[in-house]
Amino acid sequence: MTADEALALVREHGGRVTASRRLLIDALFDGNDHHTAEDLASAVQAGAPDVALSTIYRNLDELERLGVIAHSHLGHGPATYHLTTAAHCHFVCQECGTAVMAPDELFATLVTQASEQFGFDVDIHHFAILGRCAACRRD
Amino acid sequence: MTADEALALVREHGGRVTASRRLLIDALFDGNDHHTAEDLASAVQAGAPDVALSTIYRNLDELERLGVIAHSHLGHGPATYHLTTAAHCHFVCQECGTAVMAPDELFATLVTQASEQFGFDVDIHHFAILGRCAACRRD
DNA sequence: TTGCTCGTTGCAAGTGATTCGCAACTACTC
DNA sequence: GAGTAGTTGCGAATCACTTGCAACGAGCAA
Repeated sequence: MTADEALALVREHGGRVTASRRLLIDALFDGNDHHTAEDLASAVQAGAPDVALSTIYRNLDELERLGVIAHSHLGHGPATYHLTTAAHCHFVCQECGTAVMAPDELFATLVTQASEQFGFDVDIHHFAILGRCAACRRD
Repeated sequence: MTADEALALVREHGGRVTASRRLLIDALFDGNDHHTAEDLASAVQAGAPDVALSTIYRNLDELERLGVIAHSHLGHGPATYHLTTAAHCHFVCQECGTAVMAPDELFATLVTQASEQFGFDVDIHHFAILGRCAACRRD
């Protein structure tokens, strides 16, 4: 999906294309894929200084409802938002805080077994796996 | 571990056995194993109405440092505290919020592969697996 | 039993992340 | 250009904690 397609989707659902929404979507599509609301606010405010944080949150909600983005809770800090097309799970180190991407395949067994044994449909993208990264383990 | 052993451990580390600490430990050992700070505060306050919430948090911190308890973040809400001897992972339903216990074995493959491929030491008890439970999937 | 020391506590204020109410604003449709 | 309804900014509120500080009291020694 591209930024324009996301905007088209917003419009399809009765939403309007406003400056702040366009800037927010641009920020979300900018390459990096772990954005906190605060980061996104800075990016948006670079183009439109008066956009309020509450507008960012409202637009993030809206985009999440439309399925364009999803948010995850990486450890204790603020939530991070990312495009659903770039969804992936994370390993987050509890000591240094770095997030490492984890390939979906790692979770295949877990997903199947959870479904077979508990009827539970795991959403592997909506949370982080905590632990200690290789670097911190060496210390 | 029993409540008395936990108190002994506190004392061994230079800590003191106070009424609020005793009540908190009793509450943690009371059978149920997912307590929020708020729940624990109510339980403690049933025996000593003047105990402040900050005392609860400080004591929870202390007990966590001593390894008696651990806390996890189940989805969006407040953290839940549980005895380390009762540690287990959870499946939390994003629709109805129920937490199902997940046996550690389910994570065996994930833990081994994460360690082999990324040198990442997964702590499976410190977070929840989100998704949809059997009941909500049927609707 | 009393005194002393230092861990602990209650209270109140602070913080970080997010949410809400509301009146003003504006994108889109007609 | 006018009207409708989705959006926005602002400030205040909320939720889950966290912190500063002076008073309190557990445990040890005498």
